Amino acid sequence: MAVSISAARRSETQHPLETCPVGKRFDRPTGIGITVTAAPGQTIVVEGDPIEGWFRIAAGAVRLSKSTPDGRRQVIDFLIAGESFGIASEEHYGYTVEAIARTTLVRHSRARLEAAIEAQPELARRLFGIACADLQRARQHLLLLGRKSADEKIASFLLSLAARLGSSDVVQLPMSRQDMADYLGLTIETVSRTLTRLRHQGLIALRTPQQVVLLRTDRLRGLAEGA
Amino acid sequence: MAVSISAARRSETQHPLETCPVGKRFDRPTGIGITVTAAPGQTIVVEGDPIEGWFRIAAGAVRLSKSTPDGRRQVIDFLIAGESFGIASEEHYGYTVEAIARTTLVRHSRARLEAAIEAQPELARRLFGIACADLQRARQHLLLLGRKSADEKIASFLLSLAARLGSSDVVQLPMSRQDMADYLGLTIETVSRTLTRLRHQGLIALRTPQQVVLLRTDRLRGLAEGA
DNA sequence: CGATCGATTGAACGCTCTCAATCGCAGTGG
DNA sequence: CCACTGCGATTGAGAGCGTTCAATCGATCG
Repeated sequence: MAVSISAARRSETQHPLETCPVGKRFDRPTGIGITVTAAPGQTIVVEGDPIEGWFRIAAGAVRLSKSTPDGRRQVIDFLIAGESFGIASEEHYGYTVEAIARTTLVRHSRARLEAAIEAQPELARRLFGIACADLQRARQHLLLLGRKSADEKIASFLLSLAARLGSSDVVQLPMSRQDMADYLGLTIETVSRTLTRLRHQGLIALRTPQQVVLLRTDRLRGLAEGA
Repeated sequence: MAVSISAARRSETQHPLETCPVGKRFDRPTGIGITVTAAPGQTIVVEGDPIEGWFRIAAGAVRLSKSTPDGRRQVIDFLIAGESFGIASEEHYGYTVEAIARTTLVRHSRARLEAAIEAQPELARRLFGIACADLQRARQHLLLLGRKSADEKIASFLLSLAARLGSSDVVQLPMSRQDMADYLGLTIETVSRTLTRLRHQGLIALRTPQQVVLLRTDRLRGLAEGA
């Protein structure tokens, strides 16, 4: 893998979270939480920050990422409405979280979460289940990053996104090409070229750069699974 | 990334676990467990098997891996004495586990583990902590696979292995070059060439192919962190 | 001493990256 | 209404890192 050093490319990150409208109270699913909104590109937590709580995404989407000191970035995961981050037994976040669309989050402080677990012990099992699901996703991602070609990565990505967004054959990409590249361990150019190639092969269509139509899910699945 | 199809290369996998000596009882840390031994190369669980319990490694080492249908393999993690696998809320293992050395494991059935959690609720927190640590390791691994060069991968690997095995500057590699390659998303040849390059640069020494001496941990760390 | 197996080394190829130009669209101002 | 600008995405050409295929080395074992 050739190394790309391009720390300057991400000027999109904006004001810290403190400056955004905050405060509406919310009462799902573990009692009281605080609603927070973030504009596209806005940073929500930074890798290394002390863990302040558990965030659940009410609307919108975010990306989790890790970076090397020289600015190379790996996107760990994209989270959409209903998903969450920040459950951990560690003291610090191991990743940065940024909004990729206008996003509403509900924050539950750690103390409040602990209390809620005392009150309803079955909640602990749910949180454990979320951690296990995250782990399984991360490990699936390891296989993709370590052993799949660009075509296979893109096919896998489109199919899993379609499944998560509701298994329609039309996928609305909420993230930029740069985000896709950093998620798949590719460059933006390779992502673009690969999409064009799949389009020329008749596997997908692109209505707009963000809207992908899956035309041949069978052949895409063959690519994705490493036939 | 070029795709390597080489399903025939791993003839090392041996007899299923059932054929090995079993049965000694063991009483740490969650009550009663069953001690099992496995020879090098022996399969302990297979991706897709129903989860039968939680395994803790008493001695030896294992590898966790996932494979594509055409035989490409990604090693998810190596586990050594004191570490464990099989805690999950899913129904099936998402990975294959094989011994890489003569290994002794303690198996705790799921039912027994559930019972132990009832008896000592603090155990649930420990298991949650293990899952979180596994998740953090997997995510660190994502950054390595997606964004690091071969040199950086090898340097990261050697340093993290040294830290886990007791932070000596002499690292005894318990796994083959093929295992290292499949863990780092490389080929066996690139692993070998990179080790020789680091040796010629004076960063490491190789007493035997399995015994690595870290000569310049400062420069290795520079490589590993992506300076 | 020959066989075997893992590891190393060599040569050439190719997938992805790098660097750079162009496209297309949306917003802005003349 | 149309140039101008800015930005994300696409396309092109060439280079490089890691792979592929193949030969050799070295240690262990019979």
